Amino acid sequence: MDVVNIFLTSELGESLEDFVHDQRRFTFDRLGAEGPRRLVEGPMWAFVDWVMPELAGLEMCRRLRADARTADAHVTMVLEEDDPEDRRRALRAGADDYVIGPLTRTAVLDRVLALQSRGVERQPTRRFELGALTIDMAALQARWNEQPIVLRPNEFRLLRFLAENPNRVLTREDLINGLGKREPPIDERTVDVWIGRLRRAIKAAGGGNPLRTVRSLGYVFDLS
Amino acid sequence: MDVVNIFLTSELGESLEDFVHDQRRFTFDRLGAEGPRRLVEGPMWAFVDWVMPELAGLEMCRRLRADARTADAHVTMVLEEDDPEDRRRALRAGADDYVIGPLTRTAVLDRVLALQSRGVERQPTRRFELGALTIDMAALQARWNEQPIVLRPNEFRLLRFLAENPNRVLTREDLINGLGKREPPIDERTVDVWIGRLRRAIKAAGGGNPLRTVRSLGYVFDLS
DNA sequence: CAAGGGTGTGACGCGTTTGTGACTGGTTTT
DNA sequence: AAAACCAGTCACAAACGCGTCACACCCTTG
Repeated sequence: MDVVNIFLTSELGESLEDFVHDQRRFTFDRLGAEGPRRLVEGPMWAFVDWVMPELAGLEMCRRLRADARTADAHVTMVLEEDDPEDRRRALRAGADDYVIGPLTRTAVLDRVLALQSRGVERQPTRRFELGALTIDMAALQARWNEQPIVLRPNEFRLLRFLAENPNRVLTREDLINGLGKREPPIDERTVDVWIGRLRRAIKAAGGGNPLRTVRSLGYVFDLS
Repeated sequence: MDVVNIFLTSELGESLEDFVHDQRRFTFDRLGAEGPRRLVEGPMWAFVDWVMPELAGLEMCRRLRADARTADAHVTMVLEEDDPEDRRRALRAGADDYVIGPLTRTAVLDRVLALQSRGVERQPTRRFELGALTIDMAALQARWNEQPIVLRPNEFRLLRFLAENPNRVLTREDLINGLGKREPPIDERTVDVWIGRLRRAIKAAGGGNPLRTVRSLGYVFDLS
């Protein structure tokens, strides 16, 4: 079994060393402006805090990608607040996925172990986590508390777009455009059917209803 | 290409003018207690320091939002320390995002350029705060001290319009027009019912009564 | 080519929203 | 003091918006 090397920009490392029983499978290293302090082999996972002096989170992201030692690392951006623009910026800066913080010990290990057990390769995995909902862009799969949600392609795209803009009312037009539908012009009422199907799928996976209807306007993905 | 107008509360402006090569694309202005010194057109970006000599950053934030000249500006709050509570306060006061300071030239340009590349998505004020009342234009939700106010579409539009013109008597005609009702002509007495319903909704959320009746004239949103 | 699942659409029914007239209680004017 | 005026509230009917269903048309797969 490979050793997984975990880099963190916060103090969580020490706390994790106490927490994890089988330390041989992990190494922890504090991530500073100069990059990792140790040179390591094997899979690497970096958790980068968004909130650092001078927006260093994004900069750190770019450096990790540029640094040959860490170019292959799986980079998770830790956002403290949920801002769609920040999320986009994080991904553009080279992050593979992100979590809406605060980062907890279990959150870290959950993700690392989940990825490990699935035997995922190095390919960049885009993953969002919003409350109980997880969206895995690589596997094209969504989960509610680890419970898979069976979605048809269009429903997945819809969920993804909604989740990318949480707490924001999206009109039916927004959604049609957001899914890249243009020809032929889609009837706005069709969106209602999409939403209905998506809701049913989420409920079938034991999930709640994060999709709130805003009468006469559109729909919101409700975070929290 | 649009010109981006950048307001700063610190001395960074002069330093930036040296730094930026293509100055035609930017204007810089020092932001004082009285607001911007120049009246400008086009996208505006304000960087507000948390700690200011004359008045608190939060207050400045609110003034920018209340001032018609700068209501649409994208406001970035510059925090000296990373305090979650401060961050929340900044957003509540109308800031669109924040940076953990000290503010550097690259930080400023990073963000502004990111905004530009974002394209047309720029939307007017996302959120504003008046006393205990918060109106989130993105989520289309109103709160009284964090307590959500459940509003019907028309009530939300009404509250929004009233809150956009605080301390100003609005006639029933103003309100009808302000909500974009035209066909069929609305009976002015109907406004009374709207107000009544809105008041009840606010009260149901534990709120006070910011809507004052001005006999024989109309209604005012009382900012206190 | 047949079978099967995914997707858009029109139609139906239900619950919610909303404008209005009427009534009431209070205030100003005559 | 009476009359006129004005705003708050209620009940109700009509309009509206949404959820849902069945069906037809894909487009893929065997």
